This record gives sequence, C-alpha cells and structure tokens, in this order.
Amino acid sequence: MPTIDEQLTYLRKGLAECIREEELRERILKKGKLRVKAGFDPTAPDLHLGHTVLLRKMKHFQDLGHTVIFLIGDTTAMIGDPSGRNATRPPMTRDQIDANTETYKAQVFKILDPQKTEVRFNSEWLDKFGLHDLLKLCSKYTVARLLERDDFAKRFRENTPISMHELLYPLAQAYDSVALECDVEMGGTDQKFNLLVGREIQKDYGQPSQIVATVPILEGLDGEKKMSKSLGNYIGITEAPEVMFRKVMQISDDLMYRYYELLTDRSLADIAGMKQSIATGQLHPMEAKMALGRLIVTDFHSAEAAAGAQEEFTRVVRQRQVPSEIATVSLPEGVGTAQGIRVDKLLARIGLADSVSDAARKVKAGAVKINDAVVKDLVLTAGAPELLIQVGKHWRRVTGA
RNA sequence: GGACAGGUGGGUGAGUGGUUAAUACCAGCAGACUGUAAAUCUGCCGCCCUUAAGGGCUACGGAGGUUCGAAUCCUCCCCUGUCCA
Repeated sequence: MPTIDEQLTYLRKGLAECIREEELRERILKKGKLRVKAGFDPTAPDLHLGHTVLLRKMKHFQDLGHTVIFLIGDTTAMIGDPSGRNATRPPMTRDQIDANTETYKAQVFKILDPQKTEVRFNSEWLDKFGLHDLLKLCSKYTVARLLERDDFAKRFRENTPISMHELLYPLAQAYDSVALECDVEMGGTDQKFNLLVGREIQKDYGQPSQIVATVPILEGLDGEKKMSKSLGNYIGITEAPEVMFRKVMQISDDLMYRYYELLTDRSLADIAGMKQSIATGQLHPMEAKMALGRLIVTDFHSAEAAAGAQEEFTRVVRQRQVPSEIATVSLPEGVGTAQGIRVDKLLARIGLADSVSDAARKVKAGAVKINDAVVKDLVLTAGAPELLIQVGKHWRRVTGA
C-alpha cells in the first residue's frame, strides 16, 4: 500500500481543484475506504473523451481501493442543470432510462472497475421526497447564496429568466450526497458550485462535509468550446479506431498537449520534454500527435487497432489514397433519367449531401468526384457498373448503376 | 392588476412598407496551401422542380387584418424583461 502522501499525489494529478486536500488526507486515514460520487445525466448516454477526464480520475480512486458511485440523475434530469439552455425537460420513461443505463454501463466500464462501482439513481430517494422534505431542504440554504452561482448571477444581472425550479437543482444534487453519504464528490469545474452546496447541506443533515474534487473541462476538437456532442466537436468513446485517430489528428498542436495531460497517463514532465523537443525541431509535431492518437485508440480499442488506424490515416489522408473501407450502397430509386443519373439527387439520397440543393451546390463547387474525376455536370451519362464517389472527406461506393 | 421595452435564419445581431431568401460577424461545408495542425486566400452556406436559362414553395414568436406589395403598419394572443402596485 502506498503511503498517504503517495496516494494524495496520485489523486491530485490532473485535478483542477481539491477542496480540501487536508480533509481528504484525514478522511482516508480515518475511514480508509471512501465513497466517491459523480453524477451523470441519463439523457446523454453517449460518452466522449470529455467525460473520460472525470472517469479516469474516478478510476484512480478505485485504484486506491475506494468505492465509486456512478449516480444517474434520472429525477434531476427533469430539471436539467441550469447551465443548459432548456431549463425544463420532459420526464423520461423508465424504459428509456433503463436502456440508457445499460448503454452507460457498457461504456463506463471501459474505464471503471465494475467490482468497485455502485450504479445508483437519484429517483431512489427523490421520488419519495415530499413537500415537507423539500421545505426542510430549502430552509437550509438562502437565495443570496444560490445567486452566487456564476450562471445564475449572470442571468440575474442580464435580466434573463431564471425559473424557480432551476434554483432547486443544486439543492437536489446536494441532497444526493446526503442520501448516499458521500465522502467525495467529483465533477467538472463547471460543477464546483453544486458540489460545494453538497458540503454545506451535508453538515445541516449531520454528516461530515464531502470533499470536492473537480477536473478540468476538456476543450473540443475546435480547441475553443467544451467538448460536447451537440457542438459536434467530440470524439466518442465508441467510435471506430480510424475515426478516433483522424479526429485526434485534426486538433491543433496546442490542444495536443492538453489532451496528453488530461487523456493519457504521460507525466507532466514527459509532456514538457516533448514540447521542448518539438520546439527545437527534434520531434515533428505530427509524430507527437500520431503517438497521441495511438494512445487514445489503444485505450478504447487495442494496440493493433491503433496501428491500423494510423496506417489508414497515412494512406488516406497523407497519401490521398482511397480508404480501405467504404460504405457500399445500392443505387437508390428515382435518380435515373433518360439521359443518365442525376448526381445531385444521388448524393442527397446516399447521405453525402444534406439536400438535393446542397448536393447541387457541392457539384457546382467542384467538390464531387466520381471514379476519381471531378463531376462538372449534374447528369452522369457514363455507365459504369460501380461508382466510387468522393465528396470532400466522405466516400461511398454505389452499385447497380 | 397598470405602464413600458423586446421576441429575426445553428449562434450573436442589422433591417421599420417594395430593388430582402433577408446586412455583418461567428460557426458550418467545399477548394487552394499544408503536417487533413494553426494561419491565410477563394467559393458556397432555406427547400423543391429543371441538363441549363429559369421557376415554385417556405421563412423574421402565433393567429388574423390593412395594402398591388409586410420582418417592417393595425388588432388579438403567447413568451421574456424593467418599473409601479
């Protein structure tokens, strides 16, 4: 067993903040096995690398023998965390939640140890929560304190609406910690306020205050906004090796170091050294980025898959050769005319364009290649048994022409 | 309950009767360049019909109305905010 200092060093690495570390030390020494919670929204079961920053850290707690509680906020999801735009969401059916939970498990256990993980739902206690309970909970906190939260403060200042139930979100989340008797709650830095409310509320319910550990929010592929599915700047952990690898290669050099730090086990010293080598020209940034791609693909697939993904990237992207795997579709109905095949309609039908109009625009822009020749005419007259179509970086093979 | 202000395309945000499918910026897509990095440059950026020229439809919170013509004017409704009670 590592010493307490070694344990703390292990846990601290990659944390944005730990409130408070002394308490964490004491708690570990006193209690040994801690209960570490993090909450997840049941509406978004598709995990991406942004989520894995937190999951990796949770795994570190498990590595030291602690219990991780993977909390699915099925009831709080009806409120929606106020940082989101749509404040109220329709309730989900039990079936939907269960299905999403299974999806979650399949993904989460790529990182977490199932033996040391409790999967829980906050409907377990929040569904029984009556007005009396709610009033008691509300009496423990003040409006002024709630309005300290960044986004509430901003919206209040800018006179944008804040609905009553949104104010309840941090309290409900805090109560989860009471119900689960958490020792530690983890979340992204954007969760800091909610996590701190948990500390206060636990005290009011006669429990020791949880330690709050936040992880940085991972920037998306654009390097600006946080990684999210709705922004489309994500790498999903169930994506194909080739896709993951290509997406990694898309990120900027600056972002690469950040990804190394938050998504791999490379030490900070290592990363600094790599940065230095690149600055002096000893290491090509592309090599470093490909190494990152291999690490990430290996985590979610395998080393072989990673090597294959890199080969594919080299062949398709760098050498501009035809991808080894191209989706094959048969020629859809209604795209043929007496003169030939209507390329715009074809592209729209097989998903290479958003609409027929969009497809026509792409053809006009010279972005469409069929059998390696740029398409200039909307009507394709040449009768080939098979069409190899390329629109930018998207490919399709069409049979039955 | 009263007075006032506002609701425009994925986002921000112009536009106060026609020449506006709607300025600009961001995002997005495609092309050039390249390490499919960044930066830069170019084109595109509602839907449908038409090989093309061109045509049709839908759109500025919702519903009506005025007008040859409305995002722009009027009425009612919905939503948001401010002030008063």
